[in-house]
Amino acid sequence: MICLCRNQTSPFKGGKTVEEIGEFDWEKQFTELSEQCPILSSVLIGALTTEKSVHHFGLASKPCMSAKPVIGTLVSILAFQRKPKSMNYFQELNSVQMWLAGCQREMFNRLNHLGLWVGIKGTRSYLDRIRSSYDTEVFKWKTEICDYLLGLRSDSSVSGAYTIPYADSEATLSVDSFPSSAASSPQRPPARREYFQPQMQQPNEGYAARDRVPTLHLSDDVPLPERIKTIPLENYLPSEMDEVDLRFELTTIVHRILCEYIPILKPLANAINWHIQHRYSDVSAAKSQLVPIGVLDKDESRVSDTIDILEEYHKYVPLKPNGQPFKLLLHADGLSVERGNNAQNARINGNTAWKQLQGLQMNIQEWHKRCLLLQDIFDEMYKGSSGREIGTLFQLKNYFNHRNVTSNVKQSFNHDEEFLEFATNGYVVLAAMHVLNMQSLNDIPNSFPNTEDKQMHFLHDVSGKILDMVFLSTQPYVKHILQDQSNDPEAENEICVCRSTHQDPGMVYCANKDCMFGGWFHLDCLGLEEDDVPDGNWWCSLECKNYQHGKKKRATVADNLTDHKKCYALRVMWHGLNQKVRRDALRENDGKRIIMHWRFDLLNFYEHNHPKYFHVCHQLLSAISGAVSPRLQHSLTWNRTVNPNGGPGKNLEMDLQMEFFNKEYKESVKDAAGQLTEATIARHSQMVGVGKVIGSVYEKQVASMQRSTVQTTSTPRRESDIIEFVSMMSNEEIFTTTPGRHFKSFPDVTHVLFKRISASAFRKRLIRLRKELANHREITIQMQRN
DNA sequence: GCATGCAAGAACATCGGCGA
DNA sequence: TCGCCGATGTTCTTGCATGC
Repeated sequence: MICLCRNQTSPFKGGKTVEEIGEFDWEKQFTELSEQCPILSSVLIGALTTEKSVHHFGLASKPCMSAKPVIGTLVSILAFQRKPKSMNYFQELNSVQMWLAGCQREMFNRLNHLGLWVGIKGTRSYLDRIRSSYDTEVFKWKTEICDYLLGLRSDSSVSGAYTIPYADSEATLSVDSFPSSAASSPQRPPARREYFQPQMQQPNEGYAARDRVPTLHLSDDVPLPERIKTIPLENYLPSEMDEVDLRFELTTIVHRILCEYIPILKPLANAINWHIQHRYSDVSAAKSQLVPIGVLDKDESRVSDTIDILEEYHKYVPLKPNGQPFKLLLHADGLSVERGNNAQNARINGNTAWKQLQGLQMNIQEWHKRCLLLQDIFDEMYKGSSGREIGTLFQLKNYFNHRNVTSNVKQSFNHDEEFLEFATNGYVVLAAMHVLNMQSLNDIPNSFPNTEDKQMHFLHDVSGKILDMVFLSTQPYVKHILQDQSNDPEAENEICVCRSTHQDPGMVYCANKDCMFGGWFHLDCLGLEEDDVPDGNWWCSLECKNYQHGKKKRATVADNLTDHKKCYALRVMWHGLNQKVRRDALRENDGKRIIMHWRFDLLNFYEHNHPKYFHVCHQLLSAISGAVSPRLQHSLTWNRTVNPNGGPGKNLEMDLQMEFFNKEYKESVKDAAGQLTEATIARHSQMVGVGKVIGSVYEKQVASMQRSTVQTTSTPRRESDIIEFVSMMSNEEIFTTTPGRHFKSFPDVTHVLFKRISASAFRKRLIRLRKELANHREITIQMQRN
């Protein structure tokens, strides 16, 4: 035993790094024991096995279980008792598991006395030692790319770069400058800890994700500003072909709904398309490598702090052989992209690309966008006053008891999305019953064919008819925008109280579209901060506000002939189906479709006054159309999601994955009971990634556990609710046109695409933003030349 | 045998949750 | 809103293991 404890390279010795933990093996421990302490080894084997079991199963304490882990554990405890400071490998591993599980201090001390764990202090210092390697993996990727660029590696393993999504972790914990301890007592600094005070500031969290779609083979040449100026306007708008594709996607979604809920069509479920294939379907099903890179104590609303964040992330940017940065994508939400751009603008005077913070290309993420679009839908279709009107979203919410659905989508995104999906499914089924003249779900339509081929045709036919009812084409608007050749007299471009034509990212829009100042205002001119601008409508003056309110529309002849209830149902279906196709494209990581949806959404952002999203969407579409290098274009299209667990159709938006990491971190940091110091925050955030590695090693190699491969699904079954929905709505005959009827809460809802898009203003804005982008590129290049 | 470093224990400041 | 309770992190002290 003494020899065992003296051995410097003993597998029982503690203080191992994460890599060494990965090599944990009971076999080594057992061999060491057999060599150093043969008698003890024989005694333990004799105690734990029977002659019969050894004969039949080798060294087994039970038929399917080796005795080696048990022997290893016993010897670890013995060695720990003899030399607690060095022979504590097993105890340290146990302690980390218990720390990750949130055990209390007292528990650490008790089990430390029993020789099972190290104490809380030992655990903490061990954690601090291993967490120092939290981003080693990212640096490994960086080195691989540098080597590849230098031509030192040519193997296919280095095919893609990596991406850094980040987000502010919204509210709960916060950071501020530390209280100054020196000021309070010059003699002896009081034993004052550096706690973070609750402020409105938000720390930022990020992770690195290895790209799955290869991009390194593509050119990394940055296009010239002239190239940006000549990007055709068509590239920003949905084309006729896009509309055909969208209709195909919507048809596929309708097929799925009908086969799920209409009994006679259920046998066709195997024949329809559940995964729309694309050129990278195989790669997209692969599991992503994700490395959380901790929390930064920065306040994003300050430009200087945003610069610090970008500088911090620049340490992960690989170096090209010519000394230039190898640009990586930095994914963030709309506001953060703007702030990132502002930070880069603030550094535009730098004489190298590094000083200009050009190593990171800001990019807008998907989940926040879906939140925004869903919020618009809820703003339009979900009103508390409609609780008694059968068929409205609020009534359906109450009737089917979707308690967690709220009008604030950010707070209850999953519930809201699931609820809209439910309402959409219900209306699609109703529409199908209307088309097929079915009285109940179990009816068999008159013309239902016998063979599967013909049944598929039948399904296509029904879906086509449903889509004819609901589909809205953007082409009239697009053509109008593209054909608008009116010359732009300078006066028409004047905006804001300063009457200039200059636009900058910090602007606010007056909700009165007839505003005499042109609608747009510089925040600087108004003396406002970004935070002062409300989420909903904003008016520049009382006159504008009253103008908006006072303008009551009189009922027209057209209103009296419109069936507003049917329009409401069609609108819910249209919005719901569109949300579904967007999610489906993301789940499949179908970059082409995702970008196509952005083109449709640019019009939505304009319609709903989201200037920031309009700007970043424009930036994304410009990049895809040639404002960035071909490598980044490809990466922006195809590396927009991550697949945390692997499997087809299981991709997640990068920012949604960020929310999961964020949640994990918040739950972990809760164990600190509010005692948040810099070290504590770093420990908890960095252990999110490292802890997972150690956890899986512990599970597999230490505890010899086999994880169940059966995966549970969290999607609730809504079949009975749909049946209920259909029977409730059957008396309403919602899809039979009845002129003049309407919901009181939605008196004038019509199923048209856009009400407020002014073709010339839209066009002008596109051209202006494109010009600004080109100018910005030109200045960047000039500064580097100087 | 001694110097050094580390871990455990004790004491204290502080925080969040809960109930009055 | 306030006080209590139970929890944590930090600092200081003590004692032990380790290495020379």
